[in-house]
Order: sequence, then C-alpha cells, then structure tokens
Amino acid sequence: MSGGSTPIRLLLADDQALVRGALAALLSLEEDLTVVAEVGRGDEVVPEARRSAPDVALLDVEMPGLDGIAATAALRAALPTCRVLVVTTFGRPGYLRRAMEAGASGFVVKDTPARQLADAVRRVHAGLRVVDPTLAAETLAAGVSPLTERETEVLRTARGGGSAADLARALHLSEGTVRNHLSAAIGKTGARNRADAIRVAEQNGWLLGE
Amino acid sequence: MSGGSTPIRLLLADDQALVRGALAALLSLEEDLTVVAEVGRGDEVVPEARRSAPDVALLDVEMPGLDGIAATAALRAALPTCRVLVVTTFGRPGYLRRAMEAGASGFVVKDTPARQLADAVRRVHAGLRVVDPTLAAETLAAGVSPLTERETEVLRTARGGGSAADLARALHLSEGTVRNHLSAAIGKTGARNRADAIRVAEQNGWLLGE
DNA sequence: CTCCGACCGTGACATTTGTCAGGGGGCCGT
DNA sequence: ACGGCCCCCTGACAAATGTCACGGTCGGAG
Repeated sequence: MSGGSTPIRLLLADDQALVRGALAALLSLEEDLTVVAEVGRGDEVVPEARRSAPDVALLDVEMPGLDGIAATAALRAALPTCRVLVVTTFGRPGYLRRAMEAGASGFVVKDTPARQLADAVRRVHAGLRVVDPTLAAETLAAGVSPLTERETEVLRTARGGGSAADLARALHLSEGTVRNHLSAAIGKTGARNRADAIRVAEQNGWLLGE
Repeated sequence: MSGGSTPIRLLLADDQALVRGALAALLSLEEDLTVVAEVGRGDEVVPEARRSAPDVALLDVEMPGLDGIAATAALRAALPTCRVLVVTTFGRPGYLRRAMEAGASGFVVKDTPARQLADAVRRVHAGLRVVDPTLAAETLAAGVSPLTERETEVLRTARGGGSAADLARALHLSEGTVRNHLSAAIGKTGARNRADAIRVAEQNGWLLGE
C-alpha cells in the first residue's frame, strides 16, 4: 500500500499528551505516514498547521481553547487543501453531524481497532470520506437538535449547576424565562428533570457550539 | 538503559481500542519492554494475566465490567508478583488514594508526556513507586471522603437521574430518609444542589467501589 | 455500662422547580 | 399583511426538593 512517493504529512491534536504521543508512535510505524506536528490545544491547530503544512490533521473533539469542531472549521478556512479526520472518545450523534458540516472528511471513535486508523488516514488523504457506519445510523436516527438556540444556551449554562435565579443573572434574563426555556428543553428531550435533560442533550452532542 | 536481559512483560488494559493499540506501539519502541497482552474490560485482566504472566500491568480506571481500582485489587490478589501501574484520564484525588490502597505501585494521568511512560514502567518494575507529585498534593488536600457509606450509596444511585421516590424504591428506603442523606451529602460537599453534590463527589473520586 | 455516631424513620416547613396560560415584540416567508 | 416561529416577560399553581427538629435502633469506643 505504501508507494515510493513522499509520505503523508500528519498533524495530531489531542489534549492528552500521552495518547497524542502514543498515536504518533502508532502512525509512525507506517512507512507512508509521517507526523510533522503535535498540539494539545484547539487554538494551536491553525498556527501550527500554517508552519508545518500537513496533508491530514487528526483532531480530537474535547480540547481546551477551541473544540475540535470549531478547529475543523478554522483549519478548513485557513488551509483548504488540508483534510481533517476527527478522532474522538465519544460517539455522540451530534458530534458527527457537526464535524461533517464543519468540513471534516472523516470521523473515527477511539474504540475502533488500532489497525484501521492508518487506513482511515490514507482514505481521507485520497479524498474519500470515512465514517463509522453504526454511528452514521445513530446520527440519522437522532436527527438535528430540536432545541432552539436560547434553550441550548440555557441548558449549557445550567450544566455548571446553580439555581434558576443564578442562571437568570448569568444570562441577563428573568427567572421565569429561564424556567420556561428549561421546561421546553425538558419536554423536547423527553427528560423528567433539569439534570436529566442536560444528560440527554450532552449525550447527543447538542451542547457544543459557542 | 536497556540491559541485555529478558524484556519486561506488559499487560495493557484500556477500554478504547485505539489508545490501547497506540500505547502498545509506543511502548514497543523500547527495547526492554514487550507487550504480551491487551484487554478492553476490567474483568478480563486477571484471566488474561494468568495466561500471559506479565511483569507489569497498565490499567485504566474507567473500564466496563470492572473498574481499574477493583481490577488492581483482584490482580494483586491473584498474581502478587505482578506490579500495577494505573494510567487514567482523570486526576481525581480519590482515584489515586483508592488505587494505592488497592495495591497499585504507580499512578499516571494521561496528559503526562509520552516520554515518561516507559520510565514509569521501569521504575514500577524495579519496585519503586511512581506518583504525579501535583496530584499527590491535591490528594492530601482533598483528604478522605467525608461522606458516610449510605450517603455515598444514595449519591451514586442518584447519579442516574430520578426523583427521591425513585431512589427510595431502588434502595428500599423511605423517601424522607433519602432526602435526609442527600441533604447531608449536599452539606458535606459544600454544594447547593443535588446535581452539584454529585458533580463534586464525582470530581473527587468519592463515588467509586461498592 | 454509657455515650456517641451512623442509620432509619416521621412530620412539618420554606424554597425551588416544572408547568401552564397568558401577553407582547421581532423576524421571515408567503 | 398575515401567519408562524422564536424570544422575553408575567403570574399563578402543583410537585419536587432541601432543611429542620425530633425519636428510635444498633454497634463500637471509652
């Protein structure tokens, strides 16, 4: 599979240094792949990519500074020729959708066999799309987030824990409004609690964006 | 650093196949280390260890079947000569304490530089203890869990989300008693919510074993 | 033995939460 | 211009939640 041509240049972004290094070791075993950059924060992706000009970027979703989805969008805008393969811990249905919308070429969860990663990289580099079929089905089933923008924002803020009055202060809203938004979110998620609604929304990846 | 003697035999346990394989690749780069077994579940650690007789086991904490702490205890009981190095995502203060009590020789979080992992393995194999000094300080500061056994159980059950009545049914308690335990837990954790108390207790690693 | 603390329960209370029915205002597509 | 959707607010209500004071049991430490 490894032609004699120049190897594929890779950028790795993951907040956990250990798995970042381990992935680098894993991918460096392949003759046709070479890791040219590693970063631990989402907001370092674009600057580092400018410097090292990778062919493919492997981005984690959970990262400080800038999440992997936003980093994907930024990277696609800055270096359109660089393909993005999102590698994440959680197979949240919404993550896949958002990643694809942001311009990612592939989406792989971290419990896929290690063997398949290099192939995924090659496919992405060749211009193909790589998606976990199981996850794709879930994504179709889960559909788009039913939550309105405000509801999402309230729910995201409520994640930190705090009374409705606290949320109202933080969001410059009336307390009753906050409770209304929460009630709507609870209804739409099928939950029976505020906490439950947060769980559901988080599992589906509906709490990302800015 | 690599003597000519027989290499150190390693067992890897992590639920994410990708990082498991990546860690294997990383550690296999060292001449004096060899990965002899990989498992993805906590309850497969002891059977696989019996078969492959590793010198050191690298265990993740978050695993299906049996968490890494319990797996540590089981492994120490079954094969006392095999050392355990716990490698985990979260630096929960309570995790370190519990791991050490269970008989682990080392504790490493996943955002330590990849370079240090092999050394940690060697130190553990040599009979030394390996602990992140920052985390050790936090553990001392956080102290033991202030929660009583029942309070912990109630809080752990409440994690799944559900009304006080639900918890009462699940635990065969009165609803008032459940609310009392929760109230006590809220007070001890310094939280102002049930959900908040769960967050705090979880962050400190007070909601583990049975 | 006695005391203390963990545990279980009761009942009552104030607060918070979730729900519902309203009433505005703004924006967009028809 | 109209309906429809989202947003914001109000007020009121039932339910759930958190708190408190109180009694009782049981086991272990002094």
